[in-house]
Amino acid sequence: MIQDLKEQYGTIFENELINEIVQVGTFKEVPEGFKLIEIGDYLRGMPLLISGAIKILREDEDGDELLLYYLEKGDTCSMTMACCINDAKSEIRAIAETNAKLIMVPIQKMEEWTAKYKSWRNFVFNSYHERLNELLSTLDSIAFQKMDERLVGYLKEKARVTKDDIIHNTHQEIAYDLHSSRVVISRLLKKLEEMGKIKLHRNYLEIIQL
DNA sequence: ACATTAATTGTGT
DNA sequence: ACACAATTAATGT
Repeated sequence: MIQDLKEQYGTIFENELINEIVQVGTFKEVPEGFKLIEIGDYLRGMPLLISGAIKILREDEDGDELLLYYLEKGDTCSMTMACCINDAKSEIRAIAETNAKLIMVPIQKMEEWTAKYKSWRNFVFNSYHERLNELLSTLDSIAFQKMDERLVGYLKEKARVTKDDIIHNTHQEIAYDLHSSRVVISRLLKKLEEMGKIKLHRNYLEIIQL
């Protein structure tokens, strides 16, 4: 755990802080598809991602999902930080996109460290900044891009975070993430296949080049 | 190995 | 968007 931590966070955190994290944090390893946070949950710990990827989803009143963004190694969940400050429920759902390793830190430590460690403050601010940017670009894509462009962007992003050119998803699941319908996705994927950009199979698809 | 069933994907209206 | 056809995977016998 110490090695993992140093590898990912060693350059941004002081050694002292690393040691504290090791003291109070608990190491967790979760499989693909594991639900880390559900909407309405009170958050008790703050995750520091070591490896793997986590997807962050929003859900509307009908239970329809929308993918907001991915967390990757070295990231943390800014929702947690917001929740801890005003003791609110989670507005989002977090699901492991791949097998992932992370360290959970008790929320009580957050305030303490914010006062104590400069590197921690920077980390928190940077995370906020990055998440906000991610969110803005997602918003752009929903507001201004057509569905075919969103789909291509989605595939690229997914291939990037999973480090795999094979997307292990059904058309239906992709449709959920993009808040679209299965038929639309199937038709668009077919077009991409005809253009030689991807290869379609059942339950998965390969990216040739985008 | 074959038949049955369920789930996923393709297509026309 | 809907209905249905076609295809493929999963399961039981």
